[in-house]
Amino acid sequence: MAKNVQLLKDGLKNEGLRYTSQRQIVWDEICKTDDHRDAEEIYFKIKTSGQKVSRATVYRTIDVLVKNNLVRKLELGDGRNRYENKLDSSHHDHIVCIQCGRIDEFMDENIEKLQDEIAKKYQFKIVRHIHQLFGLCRDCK
Amino acid sequence: MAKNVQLLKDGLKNEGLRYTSQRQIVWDEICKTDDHRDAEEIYFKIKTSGQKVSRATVYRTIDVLVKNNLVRKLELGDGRNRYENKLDSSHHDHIVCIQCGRIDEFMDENIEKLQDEIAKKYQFKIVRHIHQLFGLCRDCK
DNA sequence: TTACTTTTGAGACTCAATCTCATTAAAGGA
DNA sequence: TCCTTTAATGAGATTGAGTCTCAAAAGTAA
Repeated sequence: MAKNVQLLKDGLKNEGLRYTSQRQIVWDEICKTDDHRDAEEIYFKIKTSGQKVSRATVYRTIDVLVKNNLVRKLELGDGRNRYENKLDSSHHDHIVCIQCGRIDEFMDENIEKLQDEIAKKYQFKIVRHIHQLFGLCRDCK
Repeated sequence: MAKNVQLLKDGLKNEGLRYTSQRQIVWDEICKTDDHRDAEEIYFKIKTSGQKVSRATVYRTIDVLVKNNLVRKLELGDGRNRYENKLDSSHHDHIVCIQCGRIDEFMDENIEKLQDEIAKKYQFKIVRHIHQLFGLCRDCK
């Protein structure tokens, strides 16, 4: 856990931002699980644990963490962004069950390469991508 | 244009829904361009053309068209859904410029195949997917 | 410790989208 | 054509995720 404190402090310092207890609390909460949670879930988890961080600060801190590459933002297109910590996870995309909400992670080196080729063909400089498969998982189909 | 009337009537009939002038107006507007527009743009375009369709009906009609496979919903993760008609377009995904908003379309048979393999591996039955590349287009980089 | 600047919290606000419910209008008989 | 039934519409209220405001609180550097 000391590792997480240092990661956060370094990330903030790089951006010229201050280290605060609220930012630590939000970062700790996000590190606690490998789930894909939305901002409200994270906010309420902190709130019910008795710690005091305002909703605005939770949202603002998540943005800071995303910009500093400590957290990844997941846009599933349902109006709520999800977040996952990038503690020890390599790049991956998501396969989502539309019935039960289960989210698995996948990674395919070949798809990544093909994407690069497409970018070249269209003369785009890619900075990020979204690749999500939606369907029924083994338990729901 | 008569073709579009019939497409709409058939689609509605299949679902046991009624054919109305408002639904025709919305469908016509979406067919007018191959842009990727949001619901508000479509609503205002209809409004300023002097035709009377309420916002609620525009949103409701777009949903009907999406469900009946006449229109495709595009979720770019910025809080506004975009829509494009599926009049004569085959399947494709999107490559989006984060600077100027330009949206190009791409299609790669190999990526589609790899997706199918991933679905098999994770035992998912895929019903749809989102694949979007975000970056800077040739004019913005 | 001071002086300066950033961060925080509470609640107002935004904006896309949805909902409510009284009114209007299709569609299928008779 | 005229009913009758049921779905669709419109106006405006509501929702919900997320953002903004601004006074107060708390880092930071000297």
